[in-house]
Amino acid sequence: MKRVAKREPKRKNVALSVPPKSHVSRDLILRVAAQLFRQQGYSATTLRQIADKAGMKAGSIYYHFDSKTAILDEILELGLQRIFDAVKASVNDLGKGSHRNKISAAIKAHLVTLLQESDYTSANMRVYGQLPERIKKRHRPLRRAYGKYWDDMLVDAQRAGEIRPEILIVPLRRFILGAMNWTVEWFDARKNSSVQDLADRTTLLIFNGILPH
Amino acid sequence: MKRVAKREPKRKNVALSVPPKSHVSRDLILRVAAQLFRQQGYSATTLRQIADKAGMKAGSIYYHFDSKTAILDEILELGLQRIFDAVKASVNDLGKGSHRNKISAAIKAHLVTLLQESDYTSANMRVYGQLPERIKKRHRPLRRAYGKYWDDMLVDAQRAGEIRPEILIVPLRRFILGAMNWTVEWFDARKNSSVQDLADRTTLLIFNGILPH
Amino acid sequence: MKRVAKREPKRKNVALSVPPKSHVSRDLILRVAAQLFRQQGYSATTLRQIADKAGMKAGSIYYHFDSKTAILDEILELGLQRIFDAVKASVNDLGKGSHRNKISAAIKAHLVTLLQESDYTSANMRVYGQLPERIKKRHRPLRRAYGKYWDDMLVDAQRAGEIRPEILIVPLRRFILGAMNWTVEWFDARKNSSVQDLADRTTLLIFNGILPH
Amino acid sequence: MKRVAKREPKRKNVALSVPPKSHVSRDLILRVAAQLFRQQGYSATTLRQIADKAGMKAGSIYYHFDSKTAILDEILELGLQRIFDAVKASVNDLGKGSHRNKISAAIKAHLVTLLQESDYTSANMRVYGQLPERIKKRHRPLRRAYGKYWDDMLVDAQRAGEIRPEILIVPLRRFILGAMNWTVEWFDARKNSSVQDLADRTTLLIFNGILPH
DNA sequence: AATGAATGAGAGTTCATTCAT
DNA sequence: GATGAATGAACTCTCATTCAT
Repeated sequence: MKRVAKREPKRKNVALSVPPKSHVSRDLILRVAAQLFRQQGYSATTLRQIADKAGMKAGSIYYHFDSKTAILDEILELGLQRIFDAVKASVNDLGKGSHRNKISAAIKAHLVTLLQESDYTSANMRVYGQLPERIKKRHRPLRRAYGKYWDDMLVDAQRAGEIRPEILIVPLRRFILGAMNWTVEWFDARKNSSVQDLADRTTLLIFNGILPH
Repeated sequence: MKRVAKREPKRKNVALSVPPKSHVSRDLILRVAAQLFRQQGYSATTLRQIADKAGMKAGSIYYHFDSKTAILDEILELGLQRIFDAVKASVNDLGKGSHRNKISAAIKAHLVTLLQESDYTSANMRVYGQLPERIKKRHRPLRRAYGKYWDDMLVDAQRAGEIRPEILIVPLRRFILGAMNWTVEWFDARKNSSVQDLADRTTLLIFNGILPH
Repeated sequence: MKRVAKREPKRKNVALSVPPKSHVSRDLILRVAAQLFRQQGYSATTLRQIADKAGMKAGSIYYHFDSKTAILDEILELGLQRIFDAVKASVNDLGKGSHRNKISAAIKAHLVTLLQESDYTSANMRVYGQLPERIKKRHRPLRRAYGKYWDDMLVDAQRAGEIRPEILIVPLRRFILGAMNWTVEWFDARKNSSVQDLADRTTLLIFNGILPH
Repeated sequence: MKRVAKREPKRKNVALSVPPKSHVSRDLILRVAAQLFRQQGYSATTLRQIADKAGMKAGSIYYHFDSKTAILDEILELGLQRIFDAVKASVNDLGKGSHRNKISAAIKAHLVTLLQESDYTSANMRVYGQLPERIKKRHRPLRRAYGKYWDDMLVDAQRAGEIRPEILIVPLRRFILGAMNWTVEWFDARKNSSVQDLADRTTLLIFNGILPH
């Protein structure tokens, strides 16, 4: 409360660019917390579990964060920002691709980030829906923005005739994101085939459906 | 532990078929618990919240159930059984329909049960993945059976040429169920258009994808 | 509180002398409660355990007793009264025996009642010391009376020269009763040799000690 | 469960030998718990009572112990170990005494430790018999060892002709220990005369009995 | 930067007790 | 006489949080 978590501790070793110890611990806490949140949910995860995994004592966490919620907030933010950035980046990298290619790139970026890049992202997707309104509220703007990004992309594609005209955009976006996000429930990086492969199959299903033409 | 929850107490009022009081309370507890589990998750839900919603005191719940976990177990079982039954029933009702019609019926039954019929079902889908292994284990057989039911249906359709041959069945089943289950995250019966409408749109997307032919 | 436990329910079947049902249940409750109190102590024993053993439901006990404490009170009273009666009876039966014979008879009666006749008695001995003052108080008069009975008997014996004069009576009484009461801690009627045998050995030790003469 | 109670935390103040804070609290908890267990029994004693007496809150106890049972276990162990050590020590101190002197020393050490030295010991003696089998089991080996120690000592004395030959050792040991242990039920250090005095009288009774020679 | 020790609120659970039937 | 269903208080235990060191 009174103590403000320092995000930018005074650096001593600028020259050598050694990251300050505090920064390292902070990141570690976030990482293990994200992992636990994803596996067990937010409220089933205790600060002691987080501390254990991070090799410290529960009390020490409070040097880096003001509360359990503060950790959650940062994870939610980071997770969504990361997936958003990845999607935008991979779409932009295409340059002037077809709408179809853009959507395809977005799908792949979303899935890869979700399943392979970042526990933050998967924690976000899995935990968000069960959070109390109070917490959700803070993250809604970014969520909306991400939704809008997809909507815009899909609208453009539909206008260009690359999506059938009778399809409504918002339900479509929910369908696509839902099909992807649900993979968190079962995908296991150690057991399943590659994320790339999964992304390819998913893209195909979304584009062409299951029926033969 | 020792006390066995009685599901079929000796009825005195057979003629009038008045459900015994205990059965009513038991059902009420299950129903409100399912609702809360769905909204907040299992471990964020307290027995006192359940009791409040059911109009009784926390201790009274223990007359009907042995533990919080026992409530969860019954909800998980009921939820999956219900969706399974509904899907089977609506597929069987078709009689000798095309594979396409069967899949379509299954999708609708799954979605309707999930979103409209039963909190048990939506609680199940939403909560299951974050549960400790120990609890999951008990419900895995039924989950597997339900997956197999879909797989069989999809395999038959593919053999009959109604699903493109290059599509792998297991990932396909996960795609379909995932797209449906995720609706629990955002669908609000009060705000959104009808479940039927959602089911129709979903079926179309699964069958035909988004691309124009 | 308001309802008074009926100890003398209106008898319908005086002629046939069939004990009224209520009396039977009441006795049963007392008996199983005494057994449990002896084994586990008073506060570790629950009314549900008592009810289970008596083949009824916890609530039903309240038809016969006002509270758990009321059961305890009656057991304590019965237990001590029984041992007291038995001891007095067996001493009186001797008629004009020697002091030595009286003491010997008292020892045997105490031990036999304690270990073989009555769970009430053993429950009493085992439980009394750990009870709150409030409960103990009610039973102190009878306890004192029993103690005095022994003291009188021992004083008489000492006056008659059958107990060495340098021995103080009160510590002696405590020594004798303690040595006997402690047997409750280990004596198991199913495994050990007869109570009679134990009584004989105990008497010998008390009279002659361990040293050879 | 996972947390192991540290009995030997790294000391900083070796020189001054200031006991670490945690050790002090731990000991305090054990001490007041033993006192309460002895007075009221194990299951009538609540953690809040223990905490109150120790000047802390109930939850804080869990920093030092894993459960109420863990406290009990340690008390039982400590209590028996202490009496065992005291008896062995005082017998060994005699050097080459007569058997009679050894037994006399053992009796005194047992009684003094029981009534004057240690609440752990008296709690042990008073509480053990009413404990559930599960808990008793853990402490049976030490109990057996203590019993054997007495048996050996008594057998030696009998072989040397210092105990009458017709006396059976095991019942004798039970008689002696029982007569001593029962003192816990009534002895009050504030009201009664000295423990030493009690020990002397008890020894005399055990050795010579009550009859004049 | 981190820990040891504690706290207070609240968790799931138990239990003596009540009372309408 | 006995039960089914419930209550309220208290229980053991957990957990986010605090703070002196």
